[in-house]
Amino acid sequence: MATALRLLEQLGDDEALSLRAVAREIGIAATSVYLHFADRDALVLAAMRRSNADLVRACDEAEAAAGDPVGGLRARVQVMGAWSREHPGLYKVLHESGVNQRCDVSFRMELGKRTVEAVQRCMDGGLAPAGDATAVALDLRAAVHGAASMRVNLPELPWEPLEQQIDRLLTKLVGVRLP
Amino acid sequence: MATALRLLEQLGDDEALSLRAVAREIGIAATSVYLHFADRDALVLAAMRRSNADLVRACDEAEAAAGDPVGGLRARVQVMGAWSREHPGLYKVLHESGVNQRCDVSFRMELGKRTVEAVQRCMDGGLAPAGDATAVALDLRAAVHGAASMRVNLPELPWEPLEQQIDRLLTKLVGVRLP
DNA sequence: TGTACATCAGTGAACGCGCGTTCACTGATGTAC
DNA sequence: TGTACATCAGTGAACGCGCGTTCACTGATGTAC
Repeated sequence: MATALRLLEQLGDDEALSLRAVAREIGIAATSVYLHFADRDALVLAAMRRSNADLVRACDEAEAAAGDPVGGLRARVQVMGAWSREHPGLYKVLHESGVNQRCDVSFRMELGKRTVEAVQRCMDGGLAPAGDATAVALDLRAAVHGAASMRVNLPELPWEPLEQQIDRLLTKLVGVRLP
Repeated sequence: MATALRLLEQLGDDEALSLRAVAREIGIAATSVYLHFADRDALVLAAMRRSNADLVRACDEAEAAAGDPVGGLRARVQVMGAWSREHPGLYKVLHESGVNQRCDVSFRMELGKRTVEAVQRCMDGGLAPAGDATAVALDLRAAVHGAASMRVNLPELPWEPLEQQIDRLLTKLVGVRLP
């Protein structure tokens, strides 16, 4: 499992992960993988679930650690950005891989839901212009994902620091004031 | 070439395109592909260049057809969105495939450059708040790409119409007024 | 006009490779009497 | 305590597959004399 995550991170593409490579890396027979997973897709899906759960937890913790709604939303979104920088391969697998079409990835909706809630809290607290929190959160998610995706896919280009761009997007799209 | 484009569109992943599949589809021997392309990567890269050139031209034409700078910017960005909807597979190959890391894809920067110029024209005409056109265009590109990417990768979700979201992003990120 | 030769797009067999998955198996550990 | 048996994680050989690429070839078309 840990090995699968490491290989997926290196490969950045679920199709490229071979069950045999995982077994080889661990030092067990290829067939032994079947003791724990039904087939290759099950292994990949389990790895994605784990990645996603880790990311969701990291976002929640960061938001909880911040004092106010704006700081919380900002922390949440910045953690997503940082995660994409630290795990570009897993980011690609989670957001861009073909498994999304083939399998049920409904567990991925959790993160989006919590972003809407965080935006709603800012609006409720009068810290952001009232509006459709769902639409605003969607814009924010799209923009942050796009910014992260461009950096992940063309890492050698001289990009502006992601944190800086995310802060600007928070200001423009949500209308919050950052310290 | 046309066949390669069609298969890439279907597959949505450059790694999945096999030279043999292209040949099989056309009805020629696999080895005949080598008469036109040095190897598999050359074929994929040629297809990407063609796709990108088509997209750039479509954007330019749409911008030219609009009368004013704001309409031009909007047309340009909306064409990008429409293209991602019409060619989701090619969109993925162009923006998210592993070729971006392995090969020179500098031809892709053209589109970004022209977006900056379109934003600059809006600012110069007093139709958008003056500012750093490069940063504004980057935000816009990131947001539009993110919005398109989410739809391409999770097509079965009940998304808001892309045109609508793009218009909102134009308003919020560039500060233009749409009719 | 006829003949010999050059060119060159396209072919089919063959190579070695890594893959997912199956199958009957081994061999250590636990358990019932 | 000793013996027979059950359990079960893990194994290694084998299957058929599609792949990229190589190689010597074919056979039609063009060209020089």
